[in-house]
Amino acid sequence: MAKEDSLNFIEHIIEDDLKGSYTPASLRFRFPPEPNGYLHIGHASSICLNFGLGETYNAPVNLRFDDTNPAKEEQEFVDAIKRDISWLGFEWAEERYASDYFQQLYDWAVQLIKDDKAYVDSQSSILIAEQKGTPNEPGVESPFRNRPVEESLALFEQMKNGEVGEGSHVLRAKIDMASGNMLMRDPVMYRVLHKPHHRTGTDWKIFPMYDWTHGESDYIEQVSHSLCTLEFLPHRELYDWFLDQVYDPKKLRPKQREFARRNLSHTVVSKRKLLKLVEEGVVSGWDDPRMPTISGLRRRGYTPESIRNFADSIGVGKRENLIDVSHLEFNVREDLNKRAPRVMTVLDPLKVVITNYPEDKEEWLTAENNPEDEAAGDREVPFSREIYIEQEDFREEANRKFFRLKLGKEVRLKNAYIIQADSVEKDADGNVTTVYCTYDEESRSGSGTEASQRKVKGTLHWVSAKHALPVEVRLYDRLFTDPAPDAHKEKDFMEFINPDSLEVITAYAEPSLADLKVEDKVQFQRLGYFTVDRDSSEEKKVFNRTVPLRDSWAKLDTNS
RNA sequence: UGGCCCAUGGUGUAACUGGCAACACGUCUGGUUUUGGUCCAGAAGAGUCUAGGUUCGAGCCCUAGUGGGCCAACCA
Repeated sequence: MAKEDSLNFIEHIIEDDLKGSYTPASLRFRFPPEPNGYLHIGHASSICLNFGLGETYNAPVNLRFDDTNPAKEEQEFVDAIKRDISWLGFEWAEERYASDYFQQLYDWAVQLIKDDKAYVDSQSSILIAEQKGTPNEPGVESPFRNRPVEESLALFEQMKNGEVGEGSHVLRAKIDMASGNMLMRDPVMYRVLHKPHHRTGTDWKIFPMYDWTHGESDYIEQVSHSLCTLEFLPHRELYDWFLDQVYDPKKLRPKQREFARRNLSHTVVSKRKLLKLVEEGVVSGWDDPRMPTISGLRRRGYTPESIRNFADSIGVGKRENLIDVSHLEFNVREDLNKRAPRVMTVLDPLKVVITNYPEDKEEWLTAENNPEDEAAGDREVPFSREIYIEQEDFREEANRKFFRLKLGKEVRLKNAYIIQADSVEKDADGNVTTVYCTYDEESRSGSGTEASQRKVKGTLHWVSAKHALPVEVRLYDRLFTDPAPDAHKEKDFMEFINPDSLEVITAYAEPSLADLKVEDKVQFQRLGYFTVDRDSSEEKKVFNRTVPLRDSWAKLDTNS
């Protein structure tokens, strides 16, 4: 039984079926990717839908590769897809391949020919397309439509044996050339392809089409609910027709149901467009942290939990949608807030000299790793006379809303002392190069003194200059400036590429970051969540910014 | 010159057989805070595309219209 609070429409269908002839034990789902590319955030929604249903109903979910087109499919993609699903944290009941069913599909097809439900058409694809008609006009029947069963049988045999060339013949279902549904106008079931298949090699020279394969595969696996996106809705009639030809009433009859694909704003997901971004060097590869692929999101620092929570929270419906990326970003922040240790890193350094702090002194101060998680413990960070703070955390003068360092005023250095800015040094262009401050020796965090309890408006993160660890930081922003880059009729999606989607800088980090490993996640305090990229080396760590922290000051500052 | 699907705050979803339109994100207040983060408290924001109909009562049912989407690959 599903959770009783607000079911989505798919769950309503299942609940209704459960009141009818379906038993909980008869429920079975599947996720059916074609291994012709990498999985993206849209697939993640479908994965979470199907596997999520499996979890709520305690039903098996198969992973079935829809590998009926050897021209496009590769083992590499099979491996990548399995890796991504596992990373998301799902376990499939059985790993299946449509190609496992080629023999069964062939046998059924032969039966269809014998039953006069299918025939070999020997026309060109162009001719067949022309005869198909249009949505407004009926099609015309092929001259081969009524060729003798024996002839079709013989020809189909030759096709199978590779005795005929590609494109010379196809097997078509004999349905209705005048149907209002274009898909019912004698759809092609098989074509000849002399290409090696990543699993069946050269065993097969004919390959079944999607429609003939999908429903029958669901039937073979006894999938109860075959969920797909809305563009397959017109296929349902054909799905059912093909099922009728082989259906044994003693067995479970799968049903196809459709849901709206969920679209994420400021990105594209079509394989062709993603490929173009890779090929034209807009991004570094399929797992570039700006890509909407699962592998890209992973490298960006997204956690499986955040993606699953996102998918669950946006629900599923039947209307066209465009989900703002802020929903996705909320989910990573929510997850990372609980688990990411806090550290201090200065991205845009400004030197601060504490004039009354002894030249040769250094202290290791205690810092809390995560205020959201006491079990995360403490660490030590070094403090000394010269430190770095962010350029934007200092202004010579500013209004009362600026809770940061300004001349003559005090701020708290996180985990350390209260300092006051006294004077500045500037370069020839008038830019501040150094800020001279004095510190209150009694104000050290955690020292228990009266001064350490003193409330100061404003706390800055900082890094000791002498101990600073230089790291490379990659600041990512959305790849497109438009919410729906591929929804414009006049303009190409490439015109909306955000020129500032990546900024690479060298930053100064506290020394503890040297111990982090690839994919470790941290919060750079007051800045955002970052993860260690695999490009990191012994000499230099590389960090990807997953997402900045919410920043109500940025809004205030730009509005005033 | 068709067939089918869809229409609820800015966004995404809810509202069981008709019964005071709810939740999350986002936005705005205020409080807490050694992160302008988190957390806490609160607010604004839709009367459910339009017009009819059925009904004591319609976001839910019916009809028409409007708007959006899908359908003419030997792709999936």
